[in-house]
Amino acid sequence: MVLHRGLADDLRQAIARGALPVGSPLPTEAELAATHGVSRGTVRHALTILAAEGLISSRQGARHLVRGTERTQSLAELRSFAQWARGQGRQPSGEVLSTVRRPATAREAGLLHLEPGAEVLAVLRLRGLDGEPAMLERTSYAGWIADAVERVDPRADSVTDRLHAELGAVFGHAEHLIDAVAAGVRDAALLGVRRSSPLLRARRVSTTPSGRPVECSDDRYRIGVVTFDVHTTAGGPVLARRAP
Amino acid sequence: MVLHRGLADDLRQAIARGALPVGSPLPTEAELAATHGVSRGTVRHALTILAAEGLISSRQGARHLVRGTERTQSLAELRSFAQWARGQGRQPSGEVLSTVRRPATAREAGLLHLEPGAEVLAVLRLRGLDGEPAMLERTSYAGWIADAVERVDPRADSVTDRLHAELGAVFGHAEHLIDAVAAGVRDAALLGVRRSSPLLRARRVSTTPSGRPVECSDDRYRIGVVTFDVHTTAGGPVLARRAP
DNA sequence: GAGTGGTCTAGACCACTAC
DNA sequence: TAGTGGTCTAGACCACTCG
Repeated sequence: MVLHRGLADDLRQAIARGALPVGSPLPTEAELAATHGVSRGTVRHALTILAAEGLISSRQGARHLVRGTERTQSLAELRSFAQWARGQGRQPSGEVLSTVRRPATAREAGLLHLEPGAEVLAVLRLRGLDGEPAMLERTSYAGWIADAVERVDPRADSVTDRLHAELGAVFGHAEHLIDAVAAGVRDAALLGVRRSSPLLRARRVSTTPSGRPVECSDDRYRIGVVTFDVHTTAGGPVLARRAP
Repeated sequence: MVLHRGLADDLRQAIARGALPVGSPLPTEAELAATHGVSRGTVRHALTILAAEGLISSRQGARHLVRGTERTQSLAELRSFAQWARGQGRQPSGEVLSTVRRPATAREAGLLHLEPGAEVLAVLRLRGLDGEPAMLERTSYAGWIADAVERVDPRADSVTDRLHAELGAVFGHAEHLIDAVAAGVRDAALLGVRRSSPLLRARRVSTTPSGRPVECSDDRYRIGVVTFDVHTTAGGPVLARRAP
């Protein structure tokens, strides 16, 4: 077991159960090192992880402080609508409306680093929450993974879970572009909203740990269904405004 | 000068000018340590920063790889509309529509950790980009910083810059909630869009490095003006879906 | 001025990749 | 099997906070 991970887990649990309330100081790094029988470097590694999760903050000379109790979600949870919904105690549903192999568009070829005209597997899914339409997901998988995607039951709650189980850790990195759009005719009909009403859009490109693009997606949420939550600390910039 | 920061800057520049193209491997950690005359620990610290910025990725056993050329923005740039616009080569403008001291609403008191009824300074600003209305910003400053805010010229491009200059590093942490909303009557008139057309909304709470809330804000962007960009790596979860 | 976090070093061993 | 990154240690010094 990795020591710094174990220590981070311990502290996260202590924060979650209120033993370390929000606003209170953590033990000093030296104390944590002594009580857990590890070196100060390992303690600092664990604290860095908690800081990146938005749970603690630090200033030179003063103790680390507990800043929050809720851990931001993992990459896997973020990519999987079904995992997220279940974590919220809600009932996810999914319906595949179409599946087609076709040549990549110019945009897809660029995002997925494909030759122009290479084949992609395009899947359109309507996802629901507690029986209500919630999100429309247009995903294009790179050709090299298309067979694996088609092998898994497309009606499965979470294709991501299945791919993970079949192929191991497929994803290592993702980029999301978040903005708002007006619902088109088709969007409106499928999601049960009026035409040109607001939708929250998240466009995503996922890659393997070695940087090879796997899939790109255009997800459109009904308003009120989700909010994206971003923690930013002075140490770790993670969110950027962009010109479209 | 901090060594790991200097090394990170060097590598960032090498990536930006193409000396280390996207997809290519970096020198080994041992090589970087030798050529820059620092220890391997310092090299790893620098590489951790670049990874958090989405510029490089790594796998055990293989070399670090260059993944992108564009650094995500710093916390300061993210909070300041004017800084962001200038960085894009565009002309920011700003107009304060109203400034009022009033008791905090229940929501504000909760977000800013204030006593019910404590005073806040509420500012409504219309921000423009190249002369066009772009964003409507409703900011509430906690009472303890209200005087400083009122002292700076409210017509200044960037109140954030001025506060930073006057008070030092005011901000240490921020949380953003991003979703979409329909424009209300007032929003629509000020931004020059039709009523109930889509707007991208970012709600923010900023705190000092020690965790004291400074301000909360509700920013509404015309669509097409900005896109939020989030990098997620397996190591560092930073974005979360949330139920509203 | 004592305490505490931020930075840096030097060296070690292990797990994984690539050839 | 050699190379490389991931983890951990022990110790040092500095910058900053706080009473």
